[in-house]
Amino acid sequence: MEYNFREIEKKWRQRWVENHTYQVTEDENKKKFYVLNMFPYPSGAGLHVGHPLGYIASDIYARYKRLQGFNVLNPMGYDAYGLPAEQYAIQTGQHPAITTVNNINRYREQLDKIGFSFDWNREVRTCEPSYYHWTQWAFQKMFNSYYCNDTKQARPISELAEAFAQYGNKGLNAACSEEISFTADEWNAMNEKQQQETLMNYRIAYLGETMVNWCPQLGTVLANDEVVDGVSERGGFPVVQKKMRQWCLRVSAYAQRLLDGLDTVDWTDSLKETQRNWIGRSEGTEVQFKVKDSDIEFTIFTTRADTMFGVTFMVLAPESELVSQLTTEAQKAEVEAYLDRTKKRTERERIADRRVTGVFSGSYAVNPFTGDAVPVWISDYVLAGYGTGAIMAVPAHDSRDYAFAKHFNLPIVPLVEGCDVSEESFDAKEGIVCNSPRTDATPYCDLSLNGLTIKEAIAATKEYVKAHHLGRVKVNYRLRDAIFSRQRYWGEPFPVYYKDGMPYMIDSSKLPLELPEVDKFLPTETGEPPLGHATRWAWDTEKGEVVENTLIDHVKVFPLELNTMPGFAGSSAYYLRYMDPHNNQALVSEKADQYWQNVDLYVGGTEHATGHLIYSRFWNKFLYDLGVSIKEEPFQKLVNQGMIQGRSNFVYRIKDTNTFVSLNLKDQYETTPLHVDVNIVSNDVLDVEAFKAWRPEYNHAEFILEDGKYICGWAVEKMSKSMYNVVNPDMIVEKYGADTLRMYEMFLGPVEQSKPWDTNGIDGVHRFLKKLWNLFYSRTGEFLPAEGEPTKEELKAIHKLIKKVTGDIETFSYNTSISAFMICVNELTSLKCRNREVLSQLIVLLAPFAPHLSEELWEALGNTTSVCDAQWPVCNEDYLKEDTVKYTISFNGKARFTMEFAADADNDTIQRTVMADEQSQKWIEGKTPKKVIIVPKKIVNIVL
RNA sequence: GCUCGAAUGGUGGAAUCGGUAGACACGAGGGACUUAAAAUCCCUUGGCCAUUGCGGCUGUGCGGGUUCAAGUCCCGCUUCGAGUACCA
Repeated sequence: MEYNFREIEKKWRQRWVENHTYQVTEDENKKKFYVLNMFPYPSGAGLHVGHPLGYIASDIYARYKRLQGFNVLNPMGYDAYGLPAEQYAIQTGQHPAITTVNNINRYREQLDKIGFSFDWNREVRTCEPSYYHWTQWAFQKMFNSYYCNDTKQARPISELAEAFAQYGNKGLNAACSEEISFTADEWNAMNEKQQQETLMNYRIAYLGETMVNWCPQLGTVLANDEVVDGVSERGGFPVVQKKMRQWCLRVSAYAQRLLDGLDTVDWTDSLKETQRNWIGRSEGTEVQFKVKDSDIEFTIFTTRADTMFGVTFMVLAPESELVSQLTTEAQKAEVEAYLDRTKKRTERERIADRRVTGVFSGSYAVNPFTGDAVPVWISDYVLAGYGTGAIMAVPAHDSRDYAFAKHFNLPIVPLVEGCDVSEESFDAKEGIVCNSPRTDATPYCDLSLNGLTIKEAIAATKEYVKAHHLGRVKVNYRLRDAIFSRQRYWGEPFPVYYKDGMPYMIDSSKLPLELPEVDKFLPTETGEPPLGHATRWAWDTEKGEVVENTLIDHVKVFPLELNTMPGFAGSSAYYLRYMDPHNNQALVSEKADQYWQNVDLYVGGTEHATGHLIYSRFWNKFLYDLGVSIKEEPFQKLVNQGMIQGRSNFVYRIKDTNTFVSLNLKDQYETTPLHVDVNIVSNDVLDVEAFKAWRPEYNHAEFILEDGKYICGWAVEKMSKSMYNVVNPDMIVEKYGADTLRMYEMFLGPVEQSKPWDTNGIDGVHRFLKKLWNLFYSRTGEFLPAEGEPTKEELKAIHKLIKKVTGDIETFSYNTSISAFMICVNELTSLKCRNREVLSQLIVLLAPFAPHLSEELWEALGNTTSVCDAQWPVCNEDYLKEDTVKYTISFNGKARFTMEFAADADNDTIQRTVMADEQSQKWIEGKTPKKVIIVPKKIVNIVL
């Protein structure tokens, strides 16, 4: 009887639905295990074979854990808000909700064919009001919180307002946008708007005037991780810097906790490293500089406090507020011209063109260590957003300052013994400090760093700065606050209305605030976001509902926020929602949260390292502070699946003809390579008839063959329609079955590794499943397994497999377990194994990899329950014991022959036997061995 | 530039603590069965030499080193990939 995968898979897909096989509920008697994939954005193109890779890997793990007796949560859902659906809506007028649902349905259809153990009862879609209710809720909580640096957690903003009324903000240690100070009297004298403005400085979700990445073509702002090389990640449009009032999330307040948390999770070192770099902690010193002949003081940040004596000029960022204060009358025209020029440059131009530019402000700053007055310059190599937006320049020991000094002919003072700064700066942090102060200078302060190492000098300077109140020790982070407004339609609306120019939250009991209908998805004529087209987008505070815009009276009815939230809003806490997806009272119930805790295994691509994986860790930490999430880190173990690239095929057309020449003959002609659809090529051999039918212009094509075949060339490229290298999982399932697809995707190589899709080897895996089938059914359809005692060889074969597969699944080495299956099935076939017990165990081991086939054979073996509820077998090492062991006998490290010994032979016996052996004597040639090394069960090495 | 990772047959890839390479699969070549094809099964398959001597030499990007023993550890390079990019 043939292995009829089509019938088998169809049958079990139905059974699983009928029996609710994959539905999971909290069960206090079982240990939980939470497996999660990064949920997909349902794009219009559907799934290609690369997408399911991570899903298959995690599904195997989920099924394995279930067989081990765990209560496994393995959910799936859709990140349904996103730019492509909106762009499509703008072009076609089709509502994004409709395209999104169509795409989701197509995804679901494709996913269902692959045999995943997802609990679809728990599906979430970020664009549904019942889901984004909790996105809006979390945002309101962030608005109503501030971050306390003393307790290192988020706290209610109401506490802050109370404290201000009593004490002002003296002694307050809270994360803020701007350091300000006021007394209780000053606070109490403020009107409501002023108080609100002040509180905004501390809120975790705040409205801030910030430089944003503005993308004119997309008509929206973008987060830092959405900008790549100065162009937008989606679409590749130029991005410029623009100052705008935007919603922001105070992610920077959590920088240290985000950093510390990395030590508690089981992620790859490279991913942790990427996040550490992105957070960018740097310990340094802030030092105050006085402006000469003025009361103005300003602060700079440096990590090289040891170089205080080598400062020869100062530099301000063009956007710094100090620029206008420090520019003198004489320099005004020149400075303004420079600011004009830099403003016009986009980020991309600044990156591309690294020429040194700058302008002198006219002012001088006094070095508090030398008393020297040094010129203050303005240049765009200093960033406004990092540190204080002003630096002290030490050209001898910083390459950027060096280039600037050389260009404008400013002095360079070396501070490290023996360093040569005639050609380039000496940036290394190693050496002995000199010239600090210079021996010929009149001492200005009582600090001397001469003779210290750089490390010692930094520490000494820090102490001095602290003791003399010249500044303070400071830790800076590169991580910026996340900009949370998007000028788009297809996103979560903010539950916010505006009164007197200040934002207010709508009552949380009225959530969700649903996305209104609009007739156009483009920005309005006046440049407002698409929600500006909505005619029913005002908030009646009395009724607590959305009303017509015409009713706005700024007394009871107010306009609603026109921006929407960015993509990462909905994806930041979805793993919590899966725990309790139908709850309309809370994001997640305490009970469900207590049970599922956090994600034990998270699978997804590295491309989210600095986006989603930072934001959702932040979001979760905030919810942890509120007591909503009980674990501080959301994803305990993380596995990054590699990308699947395309493997394109080429045909070679002889120039100016309609004749195509096979790969190895093409050099005899002048040819043009052309992409050919990989679906009409098999093992690089072109299906000539299919090719003729592919395109009308090839109907009468001629071919020059080799060995009667047309061989195509190939190359690894991105999988895309234009390269004709997209392989659709549906087609593979149709031709070979889902079980073959699942096993083949895993057999391709390590899950973490990127690799091109290559259908060439799939026959081998399919053949394996057929061989396995033949262990159960004879050609004539007779069912072979029978009762009886397993033989020693059979037990050894199966227990070897149990050991290997169990170990491999734990380390995600699925490719080697599949090899082990192949070996085992070959062994059992040649042993003519018919033992029911052995074959049952084989089926359970196979169940995570090939669920449909396993179910079918499990049922055939007489079981009435699903194989999913079977028990994972345990290896009995006794069966693996060998009677004899083959040792390799080596001389001076060179292997020469093998000898067999009893498994329990001791080293003495082995050594004596080897020495007495005739073959050994031939190699020893009468010499006396210096040493004999015996590696247990492997090698005897004789050193001559 | 900086950080991290990788490099093994014609191809994808094995080799867990340093233990004597190339598992498994594809492809290729040869053979069996068949009128023929498909399917299936068997043999060969890193390179070089010997192959009517059952063997020898060489071999994991390059150059050194440590070790009885190195794909694996150390030092110095080359190439490729990923992340980041004026972060003071």
